[in-house]
Amino acid sequence: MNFIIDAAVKAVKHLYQTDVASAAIGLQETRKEFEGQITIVTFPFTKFSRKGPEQTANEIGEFLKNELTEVADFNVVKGFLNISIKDEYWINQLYTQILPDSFALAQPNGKKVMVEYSSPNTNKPLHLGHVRNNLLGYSVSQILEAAGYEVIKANLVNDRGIHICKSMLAWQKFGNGETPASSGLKGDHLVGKYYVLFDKAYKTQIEELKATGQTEDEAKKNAPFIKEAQQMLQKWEAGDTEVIDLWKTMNGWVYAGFAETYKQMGVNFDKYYYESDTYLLGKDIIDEGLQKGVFFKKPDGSVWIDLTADGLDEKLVLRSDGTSVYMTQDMGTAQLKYNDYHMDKSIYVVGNEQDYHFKVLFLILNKLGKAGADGLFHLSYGMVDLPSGKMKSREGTVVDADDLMAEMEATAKEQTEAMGKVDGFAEADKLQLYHTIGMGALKYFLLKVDPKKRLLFDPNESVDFQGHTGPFIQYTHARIKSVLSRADYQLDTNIVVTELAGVERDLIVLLTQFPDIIQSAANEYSPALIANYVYELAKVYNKFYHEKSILQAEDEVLKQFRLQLSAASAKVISKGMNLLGIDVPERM
RNA sequence: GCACUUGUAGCUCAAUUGGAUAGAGCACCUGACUACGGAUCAGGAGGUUAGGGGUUCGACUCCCUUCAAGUGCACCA
Repeated sequence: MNFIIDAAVKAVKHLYQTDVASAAIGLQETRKEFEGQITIVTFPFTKFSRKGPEQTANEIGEFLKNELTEVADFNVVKGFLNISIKDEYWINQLYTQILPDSFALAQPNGKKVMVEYSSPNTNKPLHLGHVRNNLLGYSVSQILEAAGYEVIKANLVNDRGIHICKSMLAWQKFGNGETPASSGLKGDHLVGKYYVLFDKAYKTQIEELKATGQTEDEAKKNAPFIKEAQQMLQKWEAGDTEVIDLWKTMNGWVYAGFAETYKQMGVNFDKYYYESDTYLLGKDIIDEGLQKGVFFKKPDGSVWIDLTADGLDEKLVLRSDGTSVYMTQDMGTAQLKYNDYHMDKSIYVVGNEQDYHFKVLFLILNKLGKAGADGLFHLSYGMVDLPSGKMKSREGTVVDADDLMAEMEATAKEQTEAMGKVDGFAEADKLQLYHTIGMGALKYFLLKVDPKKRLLFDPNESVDFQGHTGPFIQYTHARIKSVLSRADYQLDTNIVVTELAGVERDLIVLLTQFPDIIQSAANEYSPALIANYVYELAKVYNKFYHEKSILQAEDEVLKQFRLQLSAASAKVISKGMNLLGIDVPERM
């Protein structure tokens, strides 16, 4: 729609002798209740025209109608200038822009972006919160790629620390040599089981100590299990072979389990970082910061940064004993990532409880003048809540990722069979379909919500398959495919109709917006924009489908036109859903 | 206590970033032709945008304030 903007700029210049920036032209979609497709808000120009908004709008409208052959007519309602573009223009858009394979395929912009997401701990299986993280990270990666970026999907695995030692210790004490092979338990679940066992035993010990007169705090520190876990961590850091071997073995089980979960979820990574490799990094940056005067040292030897001028606090960046804290590591890891890829942007998909941490981290890297510091972004998302409140692993109220996905497939199977839609499907195709639909419902449910908002999930009330849902959109796609195959559809960009019905025009207008939607979704890192767009598209298509007969169109030319329009819709629906990491079936 | 985030129909979410009469889905009610797939479509009902003040042609959106919820404020990660 740039040609409208350019012409509007020209209109203001010509009529009122004023230069306005093209960004100042507020183009918007014309609301349904009015005539036209494009609307210009003319209030801002009244100060140049020194006339009322209606008259200003009329003058600009008149100018545009004379200036642009594409403009068929215009009308003015209050200060709103509604422009009708000729059907010829929209039809031409369908054939020359939307139908070709190049549609919505951004030119590479020469920029690199890293998206770090998932970043699990290796002491327990993934839960619903991780699912949101993974889906967001993957989808944002797809969107950025579609917007022209070269994307590196990174996973920073938290594979060391006291929590890992807890699982290891409990396994040593209670495991009796249990392995995934011996018990048939998925590796991450097996390790998670011992993490829970540790916690139980630890709590028992705390109670025992309290019975002997110790305070809660004392008991927590003195319980034998926590001491043993801490000793184990020290041994790990010292490179003790027995501990390292156990650590490797148990992490191996977890990785096998994660691989399965990731596969089900349909996400993947280009690069893995392991905290066991990176946890000592960052100390050289401390020296650098001290030299540059960004950091300062306290008498006890600890190193800090003073961010009070930025409205934040003083923040510790190195302990008095010279060891790293979380911040130290993250500075080092940021540097490592940059050295590896020299990316222009670096996105961290991490929950909003770490907002403050990333605010500080990015500020520090900026103050140090680090390359790439401008491109840092924390994609902060809200927690997933259950009706009972927050998920708590110790209280057993977590929704397990594997269980959840299995349930979604089961529900998809139930619904599909109840409708009797898979008679004649091969068994393998059925399974594939249940997976596609179940995951489609789940992914869409989680992605349609603005990332930064917290999300309510009720496990008892199964995710809907009707209305504003993934399956609704998948269904629309399958339905289009069904019509196309009945008609033996072939791509043909030479069919000419001259006039559009209302729904047909609405549909094309919507289709032309797809590239812009991708760009805004990329700029805002928001899959929700794509999700809501694709839904709108599916809805308008269904309206079209009901109002207009395709196979029984009035004549052959019209039939072919509607087939092309249907094919274009199916393509955009499919591409849009793929940006969310959702597959669309040919039949369902 | 301080900081950040959120608050929109009974429920779950939108609102083109300051624009028109705040829109969808679920649930509820009514309807859809021996027609291309009824996981669909058309219609009804449902709102003091948490409350109050301000900024201006115009506010769900920006500012102030009160209230409610969440998160963070470790020499943990």
